[in-house]
Amino acid sequence: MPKDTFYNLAEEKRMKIYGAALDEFSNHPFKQASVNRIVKNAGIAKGSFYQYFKDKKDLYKYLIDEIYKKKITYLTPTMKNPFDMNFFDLLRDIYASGLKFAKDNPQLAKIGYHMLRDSGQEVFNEVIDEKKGEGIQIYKQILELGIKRGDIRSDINLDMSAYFLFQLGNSLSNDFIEFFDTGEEKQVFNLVEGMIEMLKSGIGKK
Amino acid sequence: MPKDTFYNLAEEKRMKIYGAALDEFSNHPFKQASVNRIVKNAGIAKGSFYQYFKDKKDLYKYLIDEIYKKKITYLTPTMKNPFDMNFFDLLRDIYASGLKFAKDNPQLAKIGYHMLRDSGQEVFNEVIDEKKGEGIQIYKQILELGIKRGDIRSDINLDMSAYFLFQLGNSLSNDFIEFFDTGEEKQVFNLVEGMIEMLKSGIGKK
Amino acid sequence: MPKDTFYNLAEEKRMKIYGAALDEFSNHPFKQASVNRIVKNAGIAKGSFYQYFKDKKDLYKYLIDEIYKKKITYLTPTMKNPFDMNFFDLLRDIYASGLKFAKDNPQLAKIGYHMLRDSGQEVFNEVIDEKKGEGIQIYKQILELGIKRGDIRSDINLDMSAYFLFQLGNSLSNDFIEFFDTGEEKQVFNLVEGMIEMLKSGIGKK
Amino acid sequence: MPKDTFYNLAEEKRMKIYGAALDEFSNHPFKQASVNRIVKNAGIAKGSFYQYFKDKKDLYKYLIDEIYKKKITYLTPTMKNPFDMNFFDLLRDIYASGLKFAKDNPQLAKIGYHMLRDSGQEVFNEVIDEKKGEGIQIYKQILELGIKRGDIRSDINLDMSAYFLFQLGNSLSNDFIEFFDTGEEKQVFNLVEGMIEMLKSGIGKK
DNA sequence: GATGAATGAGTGTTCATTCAT
DNA sequence: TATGAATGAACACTCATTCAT
Repeated sequence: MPKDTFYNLAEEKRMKIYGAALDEFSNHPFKQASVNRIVKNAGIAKGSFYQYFKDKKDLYKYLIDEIYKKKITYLTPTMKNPFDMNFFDLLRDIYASGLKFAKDNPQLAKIGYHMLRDSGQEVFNEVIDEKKGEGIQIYKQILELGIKRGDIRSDINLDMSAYFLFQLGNSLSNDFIEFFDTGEEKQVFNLVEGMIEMLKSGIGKK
Repeated sequence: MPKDTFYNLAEEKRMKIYGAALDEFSNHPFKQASVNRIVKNAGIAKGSFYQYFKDKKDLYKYLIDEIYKKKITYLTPTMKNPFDMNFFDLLRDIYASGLKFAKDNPQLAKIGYHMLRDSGQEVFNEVIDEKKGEGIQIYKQILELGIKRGDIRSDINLDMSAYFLFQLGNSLSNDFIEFFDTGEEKQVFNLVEGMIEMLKSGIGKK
Repeated sequence: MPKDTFYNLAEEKRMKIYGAALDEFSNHPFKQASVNRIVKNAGIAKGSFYQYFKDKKDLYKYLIDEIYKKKITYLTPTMKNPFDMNFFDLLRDIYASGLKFAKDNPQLAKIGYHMLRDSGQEVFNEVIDEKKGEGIQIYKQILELGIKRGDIRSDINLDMSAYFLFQLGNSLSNDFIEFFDTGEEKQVFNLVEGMIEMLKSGIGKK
Repeated sequence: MPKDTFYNLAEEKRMKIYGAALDEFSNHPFKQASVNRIVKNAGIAKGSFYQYFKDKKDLYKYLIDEIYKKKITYLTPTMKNPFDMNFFDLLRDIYASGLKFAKDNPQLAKIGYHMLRDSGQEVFNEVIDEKKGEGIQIYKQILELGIKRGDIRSDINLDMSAYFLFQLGNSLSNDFIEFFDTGEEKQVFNLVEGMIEMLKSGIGKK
């Protein structure tokens, strides 16, 4: 929730700030991220920063939201008609989307990575836990859908399964991203494939 | 590697410092952990801290080592005769051990959690990456063992699989720890059970 | 190389800081000089200091540069046409200029004094040794000029002679400064006179 | 003036402490010299240090005294019958002795070097200025002797000349020591020779 | 006589935020 | 609206010295 002053900024300037912020928060967890560095790299005055954003957290929330929105665009195609698809196909698509997102937007992905790790730390749950909760919620919904469709067993622990799928997805996007650089990208997608197969036999209805 | 002065301290005082350190590092990643807070909570003078430890990192390494040693004690029973056991049984035991460790030593587990997330960050790889590497290595070894025993398919990507099992184990210990508090402990162990089953059908030899 | 923020300061404030810095560095070698004392004496906040200067060394370099620049102004009149003058007259002028500089700017001179002594000490050669080297170089050049002009013998060890003249000049400015306070100023200039005469018979061409 | 406890120490231990102290004070001016490092390198307990010496300054005074005593041994042969020698021969011997001392005892010489530079600094005049004064006094005495003998003009400023000779001698020992390492040792002695000749024509009686 | 644990003021530096212009 | 100077608390770490054992 930046102030209007931020949105009224010239496109170019706004993007410069945005870029500097991405740079900073993708390389540092929230607490370590430095407003000083951001304003320096953005080429704006210190005071200006606080005219655009209430404080560091305000900017951070904004970025998280942007990540969220962008990530959604990767998901929507497959999520459009979730009821048409087999649960496991849907899940595969979601994971693949996450991987693709991380590959296309490594900085945003890194921020997400830091975000999840910052979660649970004293100061800072508000923003994070909300997003984290939403993420888990999505998995819960498609799990319920899957049960209704008869794709998966109905005796699973919904909360824990949702949490598990959420963590698994994040781990895929965040932890395996380094395998992309080593050219083993295809293998990561194979891993997803394997995972889905495993899940199918694990929670899938026989 | 604290200095002798630390080990020579009266049991009570040493434990007070140890406790304050656990408190700090279990609630903050390394960079954010504050020596100031530690000494305040431990009730010792600032200068004293530096008579016990070379620096912040020294204390940290010490804690990591303690974690490592303690965690090993949870593992050793099952690792004693790794060749006698089916790979999946072994893996189940390892994961269960990790969970038990996390349950018994939530603070240590949390430090381990932060540690893994600090990995890859600029300043601080030395200690961490070594431990992380060792962890992954262990999984690689038991995977190789499993292949030799004929428990698992021989066409898997060893590195990535080891990495995956490592991450999975950590995720179980760290991320699912919160389910312990809500009394759903048994379900977490069930989750492990389910995971093993899934893996069996995923990478197990038919 | 202070930051712009420093130069933008109100004259009065800037001079207060400048004065406090002079005070500190003229009474302490670099390592012992205390930023704390400077800010206290300048009446500014600790944080402000670091808005004006990158760090302690930055301020120091600035002072050294100021000294250098100011000292040059004392020298230039005589150095304008160095080829027109007899070597010994030139040298006398240089030494006299140095003395006059030290008399007019005792604090700056003291800083220079400390600087030369800090030279060769572990941490800090960059700035100092550069200036020191330049100083020696100048003497070397005028020595060469003197030889060309036929004022001095050509069989002298250039490097050592330059070094000697450099040290001699510094000693005059720094060590004899205390005689100024006791009103024996004229005698110091006499000393220079005597020195020149001695040198003439020492390295002058018969 | 170390305490008796120091002198009662076993030769070997005492020398170990002495050596560590030399090491420290030859590499750092007084303020920067670290008692911590000394006790560590000497292999003694922190508390022991303060049982041997009242404080850091106490040890320092002791070292200065030792330097002084040792330096005297280099001088005495030539100073035995000062009245038998021409002033300039005496001076040459004194300077040569100083150089030899510096060459044989580079650490001690370095401490002397630091000492002279520390002189004039707030905290610390007591010890230093005393020794410095004594040094100058010696030159004054031989100057007076030289006048009586008729070797030098009687109209010179005694104080300033003594000071000058003192500084010159120190400069030779301290500043030109680096030329020793580069094998230009002989040239330094030549420099002394040249200096004496110059002085002769400067203050010598025609 | 020897020890080494304890101390607290000191070091330089970074920080997010405020506010007058 | 934009600026950037001002701030003081926080940071990790070092120090010479004391003192109980």
